[in-house]
Amino acid sequence: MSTSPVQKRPGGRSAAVLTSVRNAVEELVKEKGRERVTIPMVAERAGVNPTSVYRRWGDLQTMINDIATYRLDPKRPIPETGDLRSDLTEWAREIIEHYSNPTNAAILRGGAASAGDTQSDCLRNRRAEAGMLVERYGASSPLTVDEVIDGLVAPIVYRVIFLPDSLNNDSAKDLTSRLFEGR
Amino acid sequence: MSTSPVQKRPGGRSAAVLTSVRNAVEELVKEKGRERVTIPMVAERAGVNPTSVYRRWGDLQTMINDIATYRLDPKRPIPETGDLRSDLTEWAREIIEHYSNPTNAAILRGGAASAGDTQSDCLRNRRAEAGMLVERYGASSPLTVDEVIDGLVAPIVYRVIFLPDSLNNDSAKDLTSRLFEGR
DNA sequence: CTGATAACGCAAATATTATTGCTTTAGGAG
DNA sequence: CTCCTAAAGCAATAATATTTGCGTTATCAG
Repeated sequence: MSTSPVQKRPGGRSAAVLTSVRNAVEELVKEKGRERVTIPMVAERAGVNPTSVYRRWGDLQTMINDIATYRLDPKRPIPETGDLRSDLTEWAREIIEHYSNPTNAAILRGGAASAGDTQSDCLRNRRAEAGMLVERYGASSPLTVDEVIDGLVAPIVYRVIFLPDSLNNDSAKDLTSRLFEGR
Repeated sequence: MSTSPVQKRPGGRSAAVLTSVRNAVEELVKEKGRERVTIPMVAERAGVNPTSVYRRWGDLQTMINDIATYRLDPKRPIPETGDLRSDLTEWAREIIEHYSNPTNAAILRGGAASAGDTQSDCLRNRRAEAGMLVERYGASSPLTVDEVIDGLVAPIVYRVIFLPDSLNNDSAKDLTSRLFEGR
C-alpha cells in the first residue's frame, strides 16, 4: 500500500502545492475520467512544476490514492439513533450522498482499476464503520458485518460504478429494508 | 461503444495476429494489472509490430474491451434445473468461477475504471441473464431482477474488485440463501 | 534572526508512446 | 493461377511523459 511521503516541512508553500494539486486532480478526474488524466496535466492545472509532483508522489496511482484517502472525512460522526435499522439507513444515505459527487464517483472507479495492488482506504473505512454500527448492538445484533457489506455497500458501489443513474432518494431506505426482511 | 473493426480478411495472418495479441493482453493484464499494460508492451509480447495494433484498435481501451467481449462466452446455456433457487445458485457459481480467472478479474477492474464511457457488455449480459432466470417463473417469481443484481451480482463483483480473497466455494450458496430469506 | 536544508522551479537529457508514409506479404475473388 | 488490395511490417518523426542535475526559495529549529 502506497501513501504520501512524510512531509518534514508541511507548512506554507508545500501545503499550497498539496491543496492545489488535490483540487486539480479532482477537477480533472471529474472532467475526463481517471483514465485520461496524466501527471503533466495535473501539474499544469495546479500551476505547479511536474517535477514536484513526480518527486512527491512518484506516479499517478499513488497520487490518486492519496487524494482519495484525503477525501474520506474519516473522522466524521457516524449515525447513532438508538436503532440499528435507522442507523444503517442514514449511513447508507451518507455513502450515496458522498458518491453523488462526480469526483468521488470517478475516484472510486479509478480505485477499482488498481485495487488488489493498492487496497482502497476508503472502502476499508466503510467496513470499519459497518463494524462499529453492528457491534454497537452487541450479540443481539440481527446482522453481521458481512451482511451489511453485501447488502448495502456492495450494491451502492456496484451501482455507482456501473449503473450511475440507478441511485435515487429511496435507494438507502430500499436497500436497508431488504436487509431486514426476515429478521 | 467501440468494437473491433470489421475484418475484410479474417483468415491466416490476420487471425494469427489477433490471437497472439489476445493472448498477450491476457498474460500481461494478469501479470501486471490492467493499469500497467501498454500497447508497445502487448505488441512486443505478441511478436507483432506496434503499428499493427495501433491501426487495428486505436487505443488500449478499445482493445481491452474487444478482448474482454470475446472472453464472455455469451451464448452458453444458462442453468435450468426447474427450481429458481437452484438456478440462481448455479448461475452465481458460474460467475464466481469466471472471475476466479485472474485475467477476467483484471479486465473487470479495468472496465470499472472507464465505466460510464463504455458500459461493460459483460455486465449488461449478466442483467439479461438474470432477467431470463427470473422471468422463467413468471408472475409467481419471488424475486425481481433488481433484487438478483443487488443480492448476487453486486456482492460478487464488489468482492472480485475490492476483496479478491473473500470468495470461496460456499459463496454462491451463501449469497443465494440470503436472497431467499423471508421469501 | 539566522543558518541548514526540505521542497520547489527550471531546463536539459532520456525514455516511452503514438503517428505517418511507404514497402512488403499474403488472403481470397474471379 | 493470377491479380487486386487488405493488412502487416519497417523506419523515420512527432508528441508525451519521466528523469536528472542544479540553482532558488522559504520553512522551521535553534
